[in-house]
Amino acid sequence: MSDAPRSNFIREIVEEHLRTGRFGGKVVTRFPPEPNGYLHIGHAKAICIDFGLARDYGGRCHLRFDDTNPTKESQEYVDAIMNDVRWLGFDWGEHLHHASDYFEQLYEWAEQLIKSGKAYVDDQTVEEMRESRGTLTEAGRPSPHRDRSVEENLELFRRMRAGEFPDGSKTLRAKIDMTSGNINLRDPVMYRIRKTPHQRTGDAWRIYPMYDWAHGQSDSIEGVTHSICTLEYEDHRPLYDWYLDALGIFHPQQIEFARLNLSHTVMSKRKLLQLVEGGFVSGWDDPRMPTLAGLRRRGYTPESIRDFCERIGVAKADNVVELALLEHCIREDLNTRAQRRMAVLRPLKLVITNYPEGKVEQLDAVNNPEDPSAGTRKVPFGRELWIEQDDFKEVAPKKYFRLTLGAEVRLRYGYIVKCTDFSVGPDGRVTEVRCTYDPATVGGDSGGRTVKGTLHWVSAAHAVESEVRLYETLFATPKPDDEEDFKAALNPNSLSVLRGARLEPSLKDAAPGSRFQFERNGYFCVDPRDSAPGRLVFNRTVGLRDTWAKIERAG
RNA sequence: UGGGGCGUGGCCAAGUGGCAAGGCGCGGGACUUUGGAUCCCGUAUUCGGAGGUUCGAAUCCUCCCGCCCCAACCA
Repeated sequence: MSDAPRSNFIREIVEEHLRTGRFGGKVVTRFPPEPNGYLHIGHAKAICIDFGLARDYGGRCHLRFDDTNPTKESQEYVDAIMNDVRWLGFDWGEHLHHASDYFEQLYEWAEQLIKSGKAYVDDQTVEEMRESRGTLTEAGRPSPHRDRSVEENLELFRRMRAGEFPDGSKTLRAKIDMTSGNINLRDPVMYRIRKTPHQRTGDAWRIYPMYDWAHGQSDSIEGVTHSICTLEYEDHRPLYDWYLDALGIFHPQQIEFARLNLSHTVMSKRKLLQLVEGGFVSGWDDPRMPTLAGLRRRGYTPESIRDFCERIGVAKADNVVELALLEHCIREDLNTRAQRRMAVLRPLKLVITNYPEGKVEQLDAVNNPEDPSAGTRKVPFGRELWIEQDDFKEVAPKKYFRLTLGAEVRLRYGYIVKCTDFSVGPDGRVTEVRCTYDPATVGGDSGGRTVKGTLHWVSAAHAVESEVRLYETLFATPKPDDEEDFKAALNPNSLSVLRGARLEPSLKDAAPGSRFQFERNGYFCVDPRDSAPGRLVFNRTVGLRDTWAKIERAG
């Protein structure tokens, strides 16, 4: 794993502030999710930046829910988000906040702006407002209600709060500049009427603040010094600054960075929601999803995700990080931590014809060659074994080191066997392979000869059956966002379910969520949702690097 | 054609006037009872392009090209 956090342009800005004393030497950040969906790995990048800044500069980071739109938000999402942030390894301490905590203060400040002539109540419909806002190249025109008196605005705004007007009939707008090239400054809406109960404030409010009006002021109230957000908010910074200046309150610094895009997946909550609601995946925690819940269920560790976030860097250029980097991070982490086991995914019977019937040996197997302290375990060996279908071929391709008629291979921790015969079923598929073993080669010792292939195996008499789920990328193309309809790029082979896998008996009571390396097959995790005692289900987190596959592909 | 950003190898990304870090990937080799891991070696005469300033430019200036974001009572 990488060492100390690398510097980046945000850290340079913070360090400069620390040097000049801009915020009195303090660093306060916040992670501000809207509870309208699950967190994904793009959020993990933001979380690592926000909490990492606080950690490394002796500050603190708040978790603040941006809950200003009750029509899209829910408690389920709030709970999931808190769970995911904690799982990733971060702690907001006492600082769990909600924009809704500040609704009353925000309301008071809105009246203050009305009184100073900087906000007014507008009666225009959505369509009228859109029409008068102008376009990218044409200036907007003032609303006919832009010059109402302070008294009238105040009275109307109080009646909006009191619920006297129907949804959508009025808004409170900041009076800024309808001709600005920055459309955010063309009298942005501050409040809209929504007679929708809020998950935290119930029916206390009929008007709800817009993001721009709530966000900066919430930062200010909390004493946030550095408000880190993504690039699309760059145009909002002048408005962020305008509100704070108009109110004359503590003024944090907003800094924007480029959001993470990952190849072969989508990252927008809108699209992820479509996948969930359309039944294209089994839920927000489907192991194919880029959500933290999905990655966790897939077997990813929080450490590997943090390492990934560290390696991708922080900059302002649009980017699409290759999935291969994420996979590298989890392999590297699990290589040193996951215990090794033998599991045969697609079983083929192997019979050792000169091995005594009924004999069982308990062989010693190393739990983790990367970690001697992980010790060893016993694995039963017998006359009939399961091996991988791919490990036998009637006609061996070039450089194929596995079993074929007359060839010798080593059975991991066992003996060297030589293929003498095999049977083929009516469909032409190999149904059984027969070998003889050399009793002098216990423990896999090659006894001086050159044996290039080593196969994993499971004793047929002791095998535990399991379901194993293998995954490919959710999308068949690297950039599904570039597609007309991103769903058309979905990979039909993203999930394969193998029902007859055979595991070595030590796996029988594997705990939900526990991770192993199935030798030569990859890293696997006991599915925390679908696995049950007596009915094991494993998810493949990621395969091992496979140089044989490359050789095959090259032909 | 308004405003705001961004362009360094296949993908990220350092670099802040002194002669192109690093990671992933890819290719080759060593080693190996996981075709895993580990270890070596290689992989941008060039920084979107063209001019200019300078002894010297990815870094400064000018012009041009390309890409992204903004016209929700979403965040």
